[in-house]
Amino acid sequence: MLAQYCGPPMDIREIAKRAKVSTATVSRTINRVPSVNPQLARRVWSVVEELGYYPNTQARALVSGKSRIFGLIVSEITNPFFPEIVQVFENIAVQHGYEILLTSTVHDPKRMEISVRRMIERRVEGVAVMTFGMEELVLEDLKLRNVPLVFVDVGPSRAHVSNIRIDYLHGIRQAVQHLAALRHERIAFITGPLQLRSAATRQQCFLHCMEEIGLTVDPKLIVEGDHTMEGGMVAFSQLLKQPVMPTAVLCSNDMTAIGVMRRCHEEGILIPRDLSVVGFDDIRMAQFMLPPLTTIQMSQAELARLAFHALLSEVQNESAPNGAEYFLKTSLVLRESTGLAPSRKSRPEKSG
Amino acid sequence: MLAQYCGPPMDIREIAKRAKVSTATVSRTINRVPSVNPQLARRVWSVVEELGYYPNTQARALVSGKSRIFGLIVSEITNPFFPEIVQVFENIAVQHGYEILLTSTVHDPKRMEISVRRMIERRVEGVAVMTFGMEELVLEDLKLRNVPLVFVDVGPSRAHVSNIRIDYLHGIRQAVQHLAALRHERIAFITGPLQLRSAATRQQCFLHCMEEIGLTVDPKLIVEGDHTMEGGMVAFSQLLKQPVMPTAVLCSNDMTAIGVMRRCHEEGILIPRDLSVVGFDDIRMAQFMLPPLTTIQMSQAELARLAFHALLSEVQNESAPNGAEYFLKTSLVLRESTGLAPSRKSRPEKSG
DNA sequence: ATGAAAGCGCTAACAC
DNA sequence: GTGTTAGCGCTTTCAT
Repeated sequence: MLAQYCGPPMDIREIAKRAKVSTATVSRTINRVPSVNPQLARRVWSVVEELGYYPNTQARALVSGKSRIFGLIVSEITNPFFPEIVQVFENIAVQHGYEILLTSTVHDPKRMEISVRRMIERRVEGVAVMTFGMEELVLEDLKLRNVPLVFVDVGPSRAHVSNIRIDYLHGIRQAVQHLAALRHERIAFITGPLQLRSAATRQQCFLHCMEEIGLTVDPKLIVEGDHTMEGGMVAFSQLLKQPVMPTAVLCSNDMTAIGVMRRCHEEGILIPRDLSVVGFDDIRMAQFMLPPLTTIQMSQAELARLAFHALLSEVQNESAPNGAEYFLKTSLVLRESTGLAPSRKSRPEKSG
Repeated sequence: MLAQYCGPPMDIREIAKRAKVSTATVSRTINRVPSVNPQLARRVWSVVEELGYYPNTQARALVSGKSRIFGLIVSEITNPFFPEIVQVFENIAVQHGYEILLTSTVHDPKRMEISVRRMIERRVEGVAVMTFGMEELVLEDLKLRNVPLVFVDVGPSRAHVSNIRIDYLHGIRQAVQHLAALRHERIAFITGPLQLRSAATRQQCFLHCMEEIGLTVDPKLIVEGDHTMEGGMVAFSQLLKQPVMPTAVLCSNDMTAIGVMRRCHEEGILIPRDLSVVGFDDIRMAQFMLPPLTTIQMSQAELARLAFHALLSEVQNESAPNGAEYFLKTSLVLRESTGLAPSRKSRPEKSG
């Protein structure tokens, strides 16, 4: 800690004066333009450090036209799917000297609109839209301004609009086949909110993968959830009413699976002895469950990385032709919530 | 969606020209200065909307000296303690027209230093420091610049430095007495990393509350954890080696408790039948555990609210005398991980 | 009530 | 290689 200058605001001029150079030289030094005389540079740096000077980003941004901010729109920070995305996004941003403007829509179109306004007002250089659902709604403004955008799993790409395509099929196939290998035949599926493209796709993949290996799907075993724990509990209650229980249930996301586990806990149904449960997403919490949840991983870290680099390359390369496409594979993570199908018998007794 | 202007950057001048007024009038209109002629105002607004004009925050900030950004430093966004804080902080910020600059230290002093630099460069109007531990280290820079600061649970207040004091005692007393009422006598405590002030305090409170009701604490039943699940597992393994097991264990945070639960699961120890477990923090995940975790709540939402308003009032009131103090109570949330102490197999000797 | 003009702190031509 | 200077887009006196 050095004794530091405490008087009126120190700016580039103050530095220039004290280092006996022009503001231009100070600017060049700070921006590490190679042509500056090392002598002078050292003088400048020493004053900079002595005074604890930090350049004013606003001014920089204003004149350069570069805010060095990327927007990151999520639906809810408290949704366990997002913290890792935010963390990784931030880590990479720091490395690249970017700031991140994080906004959440909390599933409210008005909030989405406000998010977009905030992004524009702060002149972000790009926006990663990680909210599964309200994408198209209010983003025209951003597109019109040619702000680079990156979506997950949305329609056709446009100029400056990149897309991360999720290969849901791969992981779901692994899960279905894993279950089949464990002798499960009555496999249930709890969907997400079906207006969500990603949720609908997951269901389709499930159906496809079942058919693929010649397993029939009892329509009664497909029930709708809403990607929340409560939804999972309700949905599983439905399943419980079936004359013949499923021996395994695949869920459209982990929170749903957690709901199923809780309901089982209440009913004295033992996982995986009585029922195998598979989630989707592989949020952190999946590992913390008892038993740890077998789930289909869609790496949040990787998603964040792809999103960031999509924006970065839009910003660096003018060359981006027509919005790039990125791909993210899903794959099964085996843990302890799946096991051999119970030999057929009637529903296990509820134990106190 | 209106057809929108697509040409070169639209700025306040463009608006002025089209509305046939001066830039000053546009500025006043946008800032809702009451003195503008409603006639003109309407003309301005219509152009603004037609062109989809959004003022440039950087320019505004530069000239006004107000960035309308608050910094929020956390230790790790993926730490389940923080998402709710971030969410609530953001919600309130939006309402007040503030942006939030979120940084995480990931327990790295260098990252903390970078965080501080980022804050200063963006000229934040205040910083909430929600990282329990590395507070003092690198914050001199911020203090010197008279940036309003708010800490949790840190030393004496200074000018422009507010503090949120946590009343750990209240919740811990409730927990200990709850356990005592359930006939528990051998109560273990798993600490956090003891260099953390908050962790040390929690332990002291535990000791105090035990003594208060005349329960003796077996030193062997105090083991050190590190606020992670793994730490909780290791710590509980220690406890398992005791000749006489504790019947209840109080943990310095929820992740530790989750570690205990996992270890119990592995060992076939049933919660709460064989062991009662109490956590601390009440992170969301606590509700999702099986059984749902009884824990001492330290409301993250309230913490965020207090922190935000601490900063806001520093910024609004020049009147802040010498850093305000805020208080946050903790209190027990009963769920299902605690129950009557199991009847003892061997009675411990009582010396009188 | 409105407009003209002076900067906010910095970068980037452009001169030297 | 270094300095001079004209803005970046806005707010805010200060005149009118």
